[in-house]
Amino acid sequence: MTQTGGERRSGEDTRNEIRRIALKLFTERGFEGTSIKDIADALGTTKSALYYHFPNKEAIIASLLTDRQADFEELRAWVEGQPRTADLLERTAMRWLDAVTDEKIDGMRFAMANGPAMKRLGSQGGSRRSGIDALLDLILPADAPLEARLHARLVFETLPALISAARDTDATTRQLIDVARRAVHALITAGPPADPTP
Amino acid sequence: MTQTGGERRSGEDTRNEIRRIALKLFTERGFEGTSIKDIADALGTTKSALYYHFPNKEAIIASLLTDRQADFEELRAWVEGQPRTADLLERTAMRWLDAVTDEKIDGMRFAMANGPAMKRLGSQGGSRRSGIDALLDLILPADAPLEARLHARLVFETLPALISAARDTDATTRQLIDVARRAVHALITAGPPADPTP
DNA sequence: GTCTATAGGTTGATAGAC
DNA sequence: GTCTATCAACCTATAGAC
Repeated sequence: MTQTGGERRSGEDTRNEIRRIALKLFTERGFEGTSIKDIADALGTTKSALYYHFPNKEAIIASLLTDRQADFEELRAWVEGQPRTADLLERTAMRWLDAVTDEKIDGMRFAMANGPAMKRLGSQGGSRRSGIDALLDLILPADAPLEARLHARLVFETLPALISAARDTDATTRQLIDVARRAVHALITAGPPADPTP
Repeated sequence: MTQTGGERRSGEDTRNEIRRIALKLFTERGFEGTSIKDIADALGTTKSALYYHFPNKEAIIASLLTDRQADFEELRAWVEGQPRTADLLERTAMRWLDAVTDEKIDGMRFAMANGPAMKRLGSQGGSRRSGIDALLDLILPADAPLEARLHARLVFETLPALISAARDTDATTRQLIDVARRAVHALITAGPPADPTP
């Protein structure tokens, strides 16, 4: 980055403007409910300008999706370097909450509003395991019962669930995180249901 | 119901078949990602047949939405007749979990996959408060801090979050409910973050 | 890099025969 | 109640001028 600094314009900038507006519209109306023309109009330009920066409509949402995958990848790398103590799930979840920013919350909102599109794009990307699964493979023992796995996944669904719960509310990011931290701690302390051992 | 029993056919039946298939497709591909033709093809009929039973595409999803609202309405009526003890939130949440069926889970999946469409239809329906809000108005004191309200909403987001967490898993409804019950109990026992009292 | 113009297909919805 | 035929509107995407 910062390649011969100066005053470069309109190259990478326009691309990011498109991404910014697309993120907003895809979140509000969904991917299928947003046309290329909608994005172009909101940006004050034409459809053809968009097709210069992206080969097609799917490439725009795929570009957005990549950002989110990178966040999980970073967390996974951190977990890999951690000692396997009993509180690893809680430490990981808390680190995840500590790293939350407004942008990441926007990314979660986008993902929540586009379940069908995310699934379609995710499954076409080969057979590698999705973000949370890769994480839990490191945290949970390989023979963990399904209830324990569901419980651990639920921990990482807490913030998305809270974002959904905060809809039409003037809750601040700080408040969301506070409630999430307490909820995550409570969930992990309680633990999964006892193994039925059938 | 059971009006002159007999062998009535194709009247209400076809309408429910349409609704059944639409629920499935809207869940998988989203409302905007599903065309009238898609539904007609899956049903083995034509678009025009659908337009005999529903005036337009929105009426189909609106009909699905009404079912879900009825579930919340029933729960709200129950809460209204309950004594205002301190454990009302937990009793309400547990009753809600007890009433869960596979059909209701399908309904939740549908709602989760169609956030944008649900919001659009919900807001056009006048100014009455949405399902969970009407419930919390009865359970929480009127001057409850935002954190407490978020916490209470989160309790009712537990099962949807768990359904999302169980994606691509062979978890049974029984297992989902078990994990949800324990999580809900843990959340309510911990309570919301302490009031900052600023 | 951005524009106009347009191709080529799909969509929601209607008319009218049976 | 269901069909065929049809429509206008909209969609993604491309071609080519500037």
